[in-house]
Amino acid sequence: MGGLMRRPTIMDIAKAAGVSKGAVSYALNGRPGVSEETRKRILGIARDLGWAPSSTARALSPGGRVGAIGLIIDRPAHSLGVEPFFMQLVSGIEMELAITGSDLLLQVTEDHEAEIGAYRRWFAERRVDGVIMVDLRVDDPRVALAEALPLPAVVLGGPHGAGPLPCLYTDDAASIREVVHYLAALGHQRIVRVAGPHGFVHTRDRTRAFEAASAEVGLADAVTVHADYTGEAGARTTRRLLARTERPTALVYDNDVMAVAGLGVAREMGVDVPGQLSIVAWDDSTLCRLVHPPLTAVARDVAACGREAARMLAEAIGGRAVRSRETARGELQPRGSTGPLAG
Amino acid sequence: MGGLMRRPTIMDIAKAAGVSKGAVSYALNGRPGVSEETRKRILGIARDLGWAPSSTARALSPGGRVGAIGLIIDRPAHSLGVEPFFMQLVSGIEMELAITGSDLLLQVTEDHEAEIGAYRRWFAERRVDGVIMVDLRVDDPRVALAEALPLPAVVLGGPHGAGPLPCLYTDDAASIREVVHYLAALGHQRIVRVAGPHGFVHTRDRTRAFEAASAEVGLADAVTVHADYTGEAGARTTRRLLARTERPTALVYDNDVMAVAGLGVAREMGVDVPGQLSIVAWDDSTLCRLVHPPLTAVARDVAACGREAARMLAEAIGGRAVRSRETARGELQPRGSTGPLAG
DNA sequence: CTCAGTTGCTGAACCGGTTAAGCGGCGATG
DNA sequence: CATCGCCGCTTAACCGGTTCAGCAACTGAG
Repeated sequence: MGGLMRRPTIMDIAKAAGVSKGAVSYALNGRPGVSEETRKRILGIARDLGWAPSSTARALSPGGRVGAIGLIIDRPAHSLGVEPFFMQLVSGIEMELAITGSDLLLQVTEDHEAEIGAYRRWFAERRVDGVIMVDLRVDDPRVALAEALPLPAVVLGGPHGAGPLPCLYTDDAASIREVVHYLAALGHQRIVRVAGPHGFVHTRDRTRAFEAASAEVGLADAVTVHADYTGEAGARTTRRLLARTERPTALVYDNDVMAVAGLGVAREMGVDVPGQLSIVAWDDSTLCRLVHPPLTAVARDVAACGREAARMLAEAIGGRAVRSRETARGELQPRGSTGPLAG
Repeated sequence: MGGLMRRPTIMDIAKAAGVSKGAVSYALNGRPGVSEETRKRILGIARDLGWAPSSTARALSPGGRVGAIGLIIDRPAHSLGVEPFFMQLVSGIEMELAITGSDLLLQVTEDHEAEIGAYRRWFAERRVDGVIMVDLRVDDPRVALAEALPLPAVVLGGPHGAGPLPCLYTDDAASIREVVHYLAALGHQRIVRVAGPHGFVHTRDRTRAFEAASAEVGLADAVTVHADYTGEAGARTTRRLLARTERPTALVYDNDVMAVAGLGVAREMGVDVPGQLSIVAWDDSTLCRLVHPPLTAVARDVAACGREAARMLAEAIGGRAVRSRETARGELQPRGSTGPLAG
């Protein structure tokens, strides 16, 4: 007990139990090949010794898993700080991983190329068993990459553009429709959507749905302007929109950070929310409830999405064919930032 | 080229080069034992084959490193979503890891016991070479644990309570002092600090510094109330404070999330900021600039802290003795949320 | 009583690297 | 000319697991 003990190995257990290495392995993995009595004895010794399998040794065997999955977030570092989405996602993923004792490798990259390179490295170095991909882009090269390596992958997004990869998608169109109908019912005629960058599949999908829904309720033109999810861009864009002579009476933002920034700008410019301007955020978070007035938002359970994606990935890693699934759709949470025009 | 290629190993390289496994290993690791000519040839073949070392195999060798470090965040999942601090920290850590090609294992736990268990598992399973510990507590059991396992660790915080572990600490006392003097100079007499939970070392350190600084400028009692870093708690606490008959004229929050929530409450209760109430946030983030008025904050470069901590950990893993270091201290960023009382 | 099948274990190969030890050939040295 | 030492490489062991083939002992059927 005095000095530093070497980490116990199955060989130590084997010696203590007076059996061979192989027998210990069978016993510990619940496989046939040892008597029930011997198994119990071996398990007892393993517990006493505080043994845990070396993940590296286990992974080395043919067909061995490393017991880790990867997630890469490719957003400018400064924008990322505030976005609650990813942390919620990570929490959800880890709930699932905790069950199997797997781990999450997280990487934050500055550009798309670095992200691709990171997947390549992870595969080549055998760092992960699979990955969850977020922020699917139009003609996303990651889809082909995952197939080519091959690296088990689940896409959070789609289903358009996910190709053969299993994906977990959300029917954003339905939510957009709900938002537009809601705002129209409040009497809004000039609704502008402040979206994320062009490249993302979900941006494009939402834009199309926004146009369709606007047509349904008889709005002349459904204008979508693009920003980059950062508070700065959200503020700048909002400032420009509110400076127009015919300024919009409702703004729909593609994330919570831009919506909060927009609210700040409205306040700064003396535009009353919701009296003169209604604001809707996408992806609810405590951030939306922190500000005053609290923001009406399209809420979905991001952690649950992460959990489900992790579950699907585990299946894919297990070699089973995984079917794409739809998540519960985002639901409109009306709060203080939306209402009819005052006066 | 047709079918699925097996991942190339050094054995494949050895065959192609007509040398032994060992020679290839020497060549790839830049060690003596092969001629410069042979080395070049081997490196060329390795590149052509797209070879990368299997991290699991490499880690298995005696003295081998797994090439990964761990970070555990022990905060309630819902609070965590919004807190920009951790994401900035992660970005910083990864800047450093990118240099050596190491990876980050991130875990989010619900309680302190789970965190301890995760370190144990990581060590036993040989998942990480070392860890960065945040949110140091008074009499933190993690300090003894890291020594006992032994698991290389760097503490972000301290230096009190970090014991023998190297730590990267910030002189919060100086910043607190700056804040108190600044507010006193603006004429504030009733300053209340909305702090994090009792258990944290930095909470205690700041409380002491707050009391000392208040005495310096002749404030009767320096009141600190405790919350849990969440927006909800920040809002609740602020509501209670502003409802007092002799309500505070300045509030200093221990994180940005509570400060933003506090601003929302002030607005909701019709208390003008900064006319009737000044607000100071700790740990600046874009969140503070998003709201209106933008929050005066104590800013420090969190990403740089993460980077430095990762650097220190790399040294510790390398077996060198690491000296604790001090970071640049937080600097007060005066913005719109602070000023003299109006009227 | 024989023979096949099962049970419970052992021994050894294997995964993909690292590294100590050994060894032939060469140039420099005495 | 013999010897020493170094260079450049090979061989083999090792890390800590998994897994297959083999084998002795026992069981049950014919």
